[in-house]
Amino acid sequence: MIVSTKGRYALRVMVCLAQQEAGAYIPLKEIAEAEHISQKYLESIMTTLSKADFVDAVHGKGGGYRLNRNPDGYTIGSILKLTEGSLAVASCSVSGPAACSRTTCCEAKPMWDRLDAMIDSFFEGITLADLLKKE
Amino acid sequence: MIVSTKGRYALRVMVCLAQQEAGAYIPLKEIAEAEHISQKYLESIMTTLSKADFVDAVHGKGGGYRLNRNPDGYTIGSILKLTEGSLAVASCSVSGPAACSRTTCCEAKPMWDRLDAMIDSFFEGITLADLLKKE
DNA sequence: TCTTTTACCTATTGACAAAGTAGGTAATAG
DNA sequence: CTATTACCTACTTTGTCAATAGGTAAAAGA
Repeated sequence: MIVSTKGRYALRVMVCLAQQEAGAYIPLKEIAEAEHISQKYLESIMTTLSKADFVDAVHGKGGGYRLNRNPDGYTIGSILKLTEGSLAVASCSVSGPAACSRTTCCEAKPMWDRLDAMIDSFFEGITLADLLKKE
Repeated sequence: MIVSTKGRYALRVMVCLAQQEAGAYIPLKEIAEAEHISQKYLESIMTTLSKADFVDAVHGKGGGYRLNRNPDGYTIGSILKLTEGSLAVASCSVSGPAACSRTTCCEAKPMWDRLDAMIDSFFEGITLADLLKKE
């Protein structure tokens, strides 16, 4: 499983926002109910999206969240990378403490790298607008 | 992360066996040491490979494991599917209890399906022999 | 100014699977 | 008969994901 609930929720929320009246702010509560997502859990996701400037957020009555670009301004890759952290297929590809110790001599490494590149360009080649089109 | 330690270990073991003298039986202990994998953990993986008839296993002195086909007779996909169970990218694609409840109305479902198909054909298009070639 | 509505922040919990461990039994060769 | 090997069942540890709990800060409206 490369994409967890968090990433999939984020994607659904972005789709949901894209389907709203342009410019309108939608409160979190409303999104959570429409998408059947735990309100509290969704909070953390929305905060992530907001901090990365994927959405505008305003406090108080009449506030909520809204997209701040056209749907074709968001690639699926950008949304998933933000919420998932990484889309690496195998830890072989990761750097840092979780990195595999055998990267230099591993016969499979080039394969993992090729697949990672393939998946990346797959997700970067699709925008939110594309998702809305296909029913 | 789509591929866990188990699947990656299995792959490394298969590569390791492919590099041995043809027909020779290699004891688990030897494989574990060469690959720096926990002996006990590797046991469960080898049993899986053996039951699925990916390798021959003989008990007793002089026994161990060996491949029972040429390296080009194993696709990477077959090895990973065996040890990982599934290579689904998102639980959206899975059936059974873990299945997503919104498959029928989810805007992203076609995307997940396309990616799953892409990954599947990627792994099915590579054999163990291919991994040995590229250094 | 006060109250309501909203986003935002800092923990903590619970569930689950993955990774690894432990200690046995059965088969085979010498 | 013994050493060596695969095979089996169960347990423990670990870590992350998903969700929960209980607050604070900002904005709007009465």
